[in-house]
Amino acid sequence: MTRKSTAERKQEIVHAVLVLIAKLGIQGVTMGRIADKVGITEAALYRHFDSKLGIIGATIDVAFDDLLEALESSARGGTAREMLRNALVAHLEFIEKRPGVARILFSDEVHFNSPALQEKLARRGGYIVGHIAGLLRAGISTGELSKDLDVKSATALYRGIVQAQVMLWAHAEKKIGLVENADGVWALYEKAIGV
Amino acid sequence: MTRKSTAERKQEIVHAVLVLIAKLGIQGVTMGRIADKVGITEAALYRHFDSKLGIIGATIDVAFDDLLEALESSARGGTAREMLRNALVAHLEFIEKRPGVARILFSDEVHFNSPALQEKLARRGGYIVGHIAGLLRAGISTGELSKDLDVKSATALYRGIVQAQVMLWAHAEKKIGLVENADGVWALYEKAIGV
DNA sequence: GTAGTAAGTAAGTGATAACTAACAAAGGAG
DNA sequence: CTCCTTTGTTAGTTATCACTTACTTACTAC
Repeated sequence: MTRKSTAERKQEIVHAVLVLIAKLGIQGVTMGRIADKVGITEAALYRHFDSKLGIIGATIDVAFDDLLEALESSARGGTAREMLRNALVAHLEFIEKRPGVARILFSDEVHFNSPALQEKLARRGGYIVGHIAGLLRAGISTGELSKDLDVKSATALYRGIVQAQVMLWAHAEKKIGLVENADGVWALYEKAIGV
Repeated sequence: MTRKSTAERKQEIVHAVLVLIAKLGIQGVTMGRIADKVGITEAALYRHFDSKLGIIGATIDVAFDDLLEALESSARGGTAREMLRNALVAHLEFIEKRPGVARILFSDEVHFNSPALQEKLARRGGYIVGHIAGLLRAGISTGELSKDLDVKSATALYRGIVQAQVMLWAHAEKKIGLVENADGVWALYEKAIGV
């Protein structure tokens, strides 16, 4: 029996959850399966988290931190349009690499079983959306995008692009890359927000 | 004990499911709760459907039939742009009136437990998307929309608008109307697909 | 080295789910 | 009126789930 610190185990557990969600959906994530994946027993999970919702919450934290970091680091340099395009590509790449994250957004488990998690999800999602809104505003202030651009709607449309691509991808059984197909939609988006 | 024909009961059951999904999410739909809502016992449900997935399947059929009908009847007369806008409004109105339908699209229960239902969902969704694509193509052939318009991407973007508005609406706890907020996004969409 | 804490296990509990079996009665066809 | 199908009920069964209890052992600070 080899033992690890909670810090290490927590990481392992969260990672296991992301893999399980991607493969089985949120409702396929059970304490038993998490335990199997990590290689410990179910009861041992409760040494590191006090409930299943605690585990899901930690998973949301990690996933959104990583996503926000990916978006922010993609946005260095270039024009506002380039930065927005880079963000979109980074966003889709992230989802392609970690398909579990997108599923959390839509899960009933989160939305109906836990107001606390729902709030967390809305807040974290808000950061992401806020980052995009910031890029749009920067483009407006440099004159690259129209002063009349409705930032709120443009942000909503961005979200829509990501969600639509993810749904298409999920239904196509992931045969095609998530990122390649983004070109056409980006062209439309650029036209929508352009001067 | 009053008894009803299966035809009637099936309708009642499907209706009960839609109400339950809207209130409790897909995972909140249990045979027990459906039975309570209809006013019969759990076992009696099995006189009309042979499994829970059968019930969900019938619900998908009814919901998508109604949605497609709403979209088609909204699209009479006017220019292609008007017809598209009418379709978008009708789409959002439908979801606002029957909030359960949108949840089915994202449900793990369907996606992971039943390839048959998943296939049905993709096919039904395809009709809806095909209807929108038809409107876009009509606009192109009359010259109202650009000949270079990428119909596939424009259709994906339409889906995205609907999905994004639904997510925003769900997170805002349905305090604001689903349809009102569509104006800004529609303006952007019109610009994206315009000549 | 030893004591105490942190990480682990085995075995179970209670709740809830979908589904079934055996039986009862409503209601139409003859 | 009588028979038979259809619709219904009561009372289970079986499986799965999150979580608990009581006990054990690895590691660490002193």
